[in-house]
Amino acid sequence: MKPITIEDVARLSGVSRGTVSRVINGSQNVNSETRKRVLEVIEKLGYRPNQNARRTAGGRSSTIGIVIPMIGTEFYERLIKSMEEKLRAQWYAMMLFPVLKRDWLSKVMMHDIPNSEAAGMFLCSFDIEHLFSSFRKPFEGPTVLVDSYSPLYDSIYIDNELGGYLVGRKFSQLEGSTHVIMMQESIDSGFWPVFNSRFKGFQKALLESGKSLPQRNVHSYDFSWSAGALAARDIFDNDRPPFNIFAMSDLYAFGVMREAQLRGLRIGRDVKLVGYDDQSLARDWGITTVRQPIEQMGEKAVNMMLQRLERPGKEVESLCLKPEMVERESA
Amino acid sequence: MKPITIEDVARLSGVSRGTVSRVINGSQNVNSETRKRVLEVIEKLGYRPNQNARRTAGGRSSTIGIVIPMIGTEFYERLIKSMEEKLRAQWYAMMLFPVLKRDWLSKVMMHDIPNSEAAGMFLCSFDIEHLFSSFRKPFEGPTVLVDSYSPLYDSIYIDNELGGYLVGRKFSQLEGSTHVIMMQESIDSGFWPVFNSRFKGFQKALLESGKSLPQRNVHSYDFSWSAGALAARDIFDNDRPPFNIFAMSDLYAFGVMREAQLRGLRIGRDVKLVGYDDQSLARDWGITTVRQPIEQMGEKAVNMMLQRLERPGKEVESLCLKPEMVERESA
DNA sequence: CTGAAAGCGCTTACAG
DNA sequence: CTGAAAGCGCTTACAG
Repeated sequence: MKPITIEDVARLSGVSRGTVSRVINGSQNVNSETRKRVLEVIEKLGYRPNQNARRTAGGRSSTIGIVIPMIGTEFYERLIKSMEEKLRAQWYAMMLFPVLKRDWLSKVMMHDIPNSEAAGMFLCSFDIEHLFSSFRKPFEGPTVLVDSYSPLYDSIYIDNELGGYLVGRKFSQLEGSTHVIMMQESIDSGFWPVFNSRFKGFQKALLESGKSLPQRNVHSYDFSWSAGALAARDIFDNDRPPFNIFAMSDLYAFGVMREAQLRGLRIGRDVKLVGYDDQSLARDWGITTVRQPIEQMGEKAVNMMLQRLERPGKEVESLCLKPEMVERESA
Repeated sequence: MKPITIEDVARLSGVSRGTVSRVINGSQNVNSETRKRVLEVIEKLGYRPNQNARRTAGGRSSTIGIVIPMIGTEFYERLIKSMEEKLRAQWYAMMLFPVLKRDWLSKVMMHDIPNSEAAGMFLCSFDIEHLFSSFRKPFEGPTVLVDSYSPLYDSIYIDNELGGYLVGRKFSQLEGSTHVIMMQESIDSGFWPVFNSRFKGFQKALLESGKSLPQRNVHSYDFSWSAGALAARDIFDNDRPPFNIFAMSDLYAFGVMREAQLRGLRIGRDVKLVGYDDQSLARDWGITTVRQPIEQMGEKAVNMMLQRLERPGKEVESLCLKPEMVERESA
């Protein structure tokens, strides 16, 4: 009933605990005969080192934590997958801390993360400045910011302003009325404001070509498919074609598409539509969208972490990736 | 630079390490004056107990692990959210272990989970018998199976056969050709076979009313939206209306819907369509579907875990929840 | 290459 | 109510 300890292995192998420990930790200073014998006993007993004791005694953890604001979206699925791929190649284990409700943010930050004893931590899409002003710093070890930026940490993110700008440039050449569907973001939410950046770039491009966007053409909603349909309804009811709609997430774009179909409006003709993210649905539906190099971001994030783990004192680094527009039938 | 230890707190409070430990662990046997003083020092120093040492010394872990086969779907998002809700109410921390690639299953099982030192573990949608015959048992502590069943563990799941049966009964009254779109599931994949169960129930209902389903009307694909569209294309090309299609996931149903629209087929008339899961998209699109009590499953699963944590020796329990059909315009 | 020993930061009977 | 002490399972100089 009792768990098998290093002591048991030592006794049965006829060596000391120190030697067993060296075998476990892959030290070179072990006679290969001895190593073999110890390994056999470990196998026979089904011994597994107690990680807590190991870490307590000063050994290194080999799991990396990832904090993300949600699951259930293609963006994070792809991001996590690409990160895990590289992490596993380096023998790291991964654990995920999703913040599924806003109220739980403090619990994740003050309880889950400190308790995890991970070797390193990725914080994805969080606005670290606001976060760390409300919470005690949750993690002392190597930290890499993904999809957000701070001068105080290694960070990697995608240029959202550029993404919006690309769409804006395209839209400035189009006839008709221009509308934007985006998510309401509050400054102190603790999340990195991506929509606002996209909007900023978009508006910049419009201004450059002498156009402007009336406030009433900006539609702010929650983050859902239905919101896109709702916004579209509003637009179609109160303005006249041709419509140019920048749906700042493909999710919104799907809603717009659906609503347009119901009214017999032709996407790509009566309605020019551009989404954001290049989700698989956008590909299938022929939606013009902005592609973000998600996998690349994930891989480079892991690289940063590995380097930081190697040299904790090295200077902080940051990397900005570029999105690109993918032209399809919808615009 | 050095982390603050219980020793530091003890010294500054003028008590022994034992007393500090008692304060931390909420023991009643501490003078309230003493407690107050210790608490103040803890606060001032920003002391946080080292969880590894704590567990090494025999203290209880307060984090629960959840292993799931994927993220990025509404099903698991809802499931995890409902579980986390209850878990947090009991002061447990949660960590997630998604198995994003089939090849990683062994790493998660043999590395991540044993290393996690969680107090309990939920295994979601895994076929535990096949899993544990290929792997050494990954977790010794309290284990609860969610969305799958084994007589050896506490388990909670939803009756997929009944779900299929409900649809089958409906379809047996319909005119036209009947088709099924489902996912290919191999017996030894390690995942719980939900599609096969749904199919079994579906076929049973059909047989009861004297109908039968030709093998060529069963369309097996991977799990994606596009697969639904692909299957629909196949069906529309090689059979004639009216079509009755049981898409065994709403995801498939969306693909069918899209394909039907492209061809000018009217959903609900030329094409009777039933999905599975009652995702939010199904609601928005008026798709008849089978609703699974996901949140209920999550909550009850946590109840099981809490009870198991309380009384590790209690006898194994299992619970089967019932799905229901939600009738909308599509069928 | 290996053992004996000190140490990691905590918990928990035990004795008072 | 509290301290002194043994113990949790491991790691890692140190000495040989």
